[in-house]
Amino acid sequence: MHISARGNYGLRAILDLALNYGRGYVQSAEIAARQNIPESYLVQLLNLLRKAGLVQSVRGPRGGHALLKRPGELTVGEVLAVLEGPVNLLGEGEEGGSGEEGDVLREVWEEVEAAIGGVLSSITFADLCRRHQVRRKRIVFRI
Amino acid sequence: MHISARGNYGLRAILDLALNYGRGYVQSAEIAARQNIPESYLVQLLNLLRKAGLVQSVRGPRGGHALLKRPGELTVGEVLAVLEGPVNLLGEGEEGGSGEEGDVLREVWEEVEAAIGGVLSSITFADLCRRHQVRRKRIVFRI
DNA sequence: TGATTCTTGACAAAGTCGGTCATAAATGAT
DNA sequence: ATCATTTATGACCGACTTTGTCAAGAATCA
Repeated sequence: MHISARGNYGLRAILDLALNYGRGYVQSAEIAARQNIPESYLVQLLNLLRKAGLVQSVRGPRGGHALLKRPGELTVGEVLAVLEGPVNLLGEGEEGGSGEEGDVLREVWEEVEAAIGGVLSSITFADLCRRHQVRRKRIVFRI
Repeated sequence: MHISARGNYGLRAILDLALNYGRGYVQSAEIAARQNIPESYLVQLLNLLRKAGLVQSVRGPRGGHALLKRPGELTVGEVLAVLEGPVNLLGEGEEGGSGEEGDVLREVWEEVEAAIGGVLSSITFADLCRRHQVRRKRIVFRI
C-alpha cells in the first residue's frame, strides 16, 4: 500500500498555495521550482484541482493559481480524493470475495478505510501551515 | 489508494486455512475452488506465505497446506505485510518532498500509517473465524 | 502587437498487476 | 520400483497505470 507521486505532488502544491493564501496568484513555475515538481506534470494536477473547485486559475501575465477555500476549511482528505479518487480499498467493481469469507474481509477493509478517513479528514491545511511555521521557528532558533 | 487482488486472495486463502485449522492439510485446488481464486496464481501466494513462515506445505498425495501459527496468534497485518510489503505510504526511496513542506507531509503519512497499522494488527484470524461463524448462524436461522 | 501564463490533448517509456504455463521435485500408495 | 498426486519454481505475457513530455491554442496584460 503506497501513495502515488501524484498525491504527494498535489498536496505539496496545495500546501504551497495555502502558505501563500491571501497574497494573490502563484504561478505554476514558482510552485514547481519551490516544491521540486516537474512543471509540465504539475500543471495537469492543478487543472484537476481547478476542475474540482479547489483552486482558481487565471491566465496571462501576473496570472497563476490560488486556493478557493480558506486553508482552515480544506482537509488533506478532500485534496487526496481529487488526486487519487476516494479511499476505496476494494476497487470499484471488485468483490471482496465470494460468500461469507468475502463479507468478513470486506468488513475489515471498511474498518481500515474508516481509520484512514478519520485521520485525513481531521487535518486541514491550516494545521499544516501551523506545523510548517513551528518547524521554521525551530530551525531559526536552533532548538 | 486500493488493495491489490493479491492481498485479498492471500487473506482469503489464509482465512480458509484458519477455518480448517487442526484438520490436516488443505490442498491448493480446494482453496482455489472455495475462494474462487485462479489456482495457478494462488500457488505463488502460498509459496510466499510459506517462505515467510506462516504456512507449512507438504507435497505428494494427501499433501497440502496448513497454518503454522494458531489463528489467534496471526493478525491480518502480518499476512498483508508478506503479500504487499509493509505499509509504507511513502515508497522506499521516495522523499516526502524537499524542505519543511516535505517533513510536514511525511508526518501526515506517518499518522495515517499508524492508524492503518492499529486496525490491521488488532484483528486476528481467530477474530475473523468468529465473525464468520456468526454470519453462518445468521443465515441458517434466517435472522 | 507581443510577451506571458494557463488549457488541453496526444503521446510514450517504464513499471506493476494479474495470470498462465511448463518443468521439476517430493511423497504416498500399490 | 512405479505411478499418480501434489507442491516448487521460474519464465513469460498482455493489459493497465503511472509519470512524465510536448505542441498547439486561448486568455490576459502592457
